[in-house]
Amino acid sequence: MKVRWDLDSPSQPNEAPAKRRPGRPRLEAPSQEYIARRDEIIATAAEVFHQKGYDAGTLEDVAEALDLRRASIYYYVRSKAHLLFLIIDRALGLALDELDEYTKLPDPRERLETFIRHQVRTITGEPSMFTVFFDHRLRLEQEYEARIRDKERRYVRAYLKVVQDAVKAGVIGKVDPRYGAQAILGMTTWSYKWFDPTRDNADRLADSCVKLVLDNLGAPA
Amino acid sequence: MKVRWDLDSPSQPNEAPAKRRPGRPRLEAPSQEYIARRDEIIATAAEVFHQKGYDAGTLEDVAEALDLRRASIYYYVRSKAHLLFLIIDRALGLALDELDEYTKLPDPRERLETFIRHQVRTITGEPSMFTVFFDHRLRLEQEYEARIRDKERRYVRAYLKVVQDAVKAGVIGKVDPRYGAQAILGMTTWSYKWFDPTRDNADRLADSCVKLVLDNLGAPA
DNA sequence: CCTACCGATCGGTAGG
DNA sequence: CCTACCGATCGGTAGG
Repeated sequence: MKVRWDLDSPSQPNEAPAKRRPGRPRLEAPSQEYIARRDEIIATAAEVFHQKGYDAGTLEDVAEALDLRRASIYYYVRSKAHLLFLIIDRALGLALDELDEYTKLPDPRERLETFIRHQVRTITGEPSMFTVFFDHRLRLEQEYEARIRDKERRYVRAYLKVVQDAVKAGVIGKVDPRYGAQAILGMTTWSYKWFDPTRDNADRLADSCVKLVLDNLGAPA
Repeated sequence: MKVRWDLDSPSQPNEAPAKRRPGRPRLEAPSQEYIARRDEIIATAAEVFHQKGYDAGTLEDVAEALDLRRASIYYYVRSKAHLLFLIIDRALGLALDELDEYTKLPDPRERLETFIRHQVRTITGEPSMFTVFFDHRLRLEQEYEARIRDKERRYVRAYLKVVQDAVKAGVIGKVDPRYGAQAILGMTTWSYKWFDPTRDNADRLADSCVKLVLDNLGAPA
C-alpha cells in the first residue's frame, strides 16, 4: 500500500506552514497536483452534499462528478466522514480568514459594520461549503469534533467582543452580548438558506443588515 | 389489507375541518386513539431526526423509542418520506398558528415587535420540529413540495408586509423589505442552532432582538 | 399491531 | 488511480 501524506491537514492559506522536522524527511511533501486534486474533491463533495445532503449524497456521486471511480477517492481521503471533516474545516477556515485583521479595527461602530459585511460576503460566496457546515456539522465524528470546536469558539468569541464593545460605545442598544452576538450572526448567516445569487445582491443584503442594527431612528420607547 | 384514513391530513388545529362528503360515509372517522398515536409517532420521529439527521435516523430508532416494531409504523404512516412531510407540515402549522391574529395589530411598531417575539417563542419551544424543518426541508419528495411551499409563502409574505409597514411608519431604517424581512427572520430563527433551554432564556433573547432592531440610539451616519 | 423476509444501496478493502 | 468484491444496513411488503 502506498504511503500517503498528512491527509488531515486542510492545506488552508491561513494554516501555518508545516514545520520542517529534523533529519532527512522520509517522504517528499505531497505534490502540488496531489493537493490540488484533493481540494477539487473537497469542493465537489461540498456541492454534492449541498444538493443531496451528507447521507444521501454518495461517494459515487462525488466520483462521477469528477470523472473518477469511487475507490480512487480513498487515495486522497480516509473515509466519507473524513471528507465531511475536511469540508467543515475548510468552511471554518474561510470564515476565520480575514477576521483577525478586522478585530484590530479601533472604532467599535466600524468594526461591527465590517464584521457584518464580512459575514454576508463569506456565506453568500460559498453556499455549498457553508450549507454543509451548518446543516451537517452534527454528523461529525467524535474524533474530529475537538479540532472544529476550537476554531468555532474563536469565531463566536470574536463576535461576542465586537458586540460588547458596540454596547459600551453606545452604538447599539444595551443588549445581552451573547444574545446580541447570536442575533447578528443569525441575521447574516441565515442567508445560506434563501440567498439566490442570480436574483439577490450580497452588498445590498449587507446594507440592510447594517442599517437595521446600526442606523437607527426612533428613540427607545 | 385494512383501510386506513386520510393519512395525509396533519390534524392541525388551524386546519379547516374535513368537509362532510355527500352520502353515507364509507368509514367512521379515525379514532381519537389512532390520531393521538400518530401524533406521538410524528413527535418521536422529529426527535430522532433531530438527533441523528433524517437519513441516518432509522425507522427502527423511531419504533424503538415508542416500544413498537418497525413494521407497525406503516399502519400510521405511508413511508419514511411521508413521515418527514408530516413533521414539516406540523412545524409550519405551528409557526403559522397565531400569525394571522398578529397581522391584525394596527400599530406597525407593536406588530413587528410581536412578530419577533412570536418567532423566538415558537422556534425555541419546539427545537426538534424546527430543526427537522429547516435542515431537512430539501429532502422532501416532489409530491409533498407544493403543499409546503404554499404555507411557506404565506409566512414570508406576512413578514414582508410587517417590515414594509415598519419602514413606512419610520420605526426602522429604510431597508429593502425582502432583505429586511429575511434578516429579522434569520436573527430569530437562527436560535434553533444554538439555543439551549437549560441555559438560555427565550424572553431575554426576544428582548435583545427587539432592542437591536427597534430601540435605537445613534442617528444614521 | 407483529413475524418473517426481500431487494437495493453504499461505504470500504484487497490487490494490483 | 482501477477492477472486483464483501458486509451491513435499512426501507418496505406479505400475510396474518
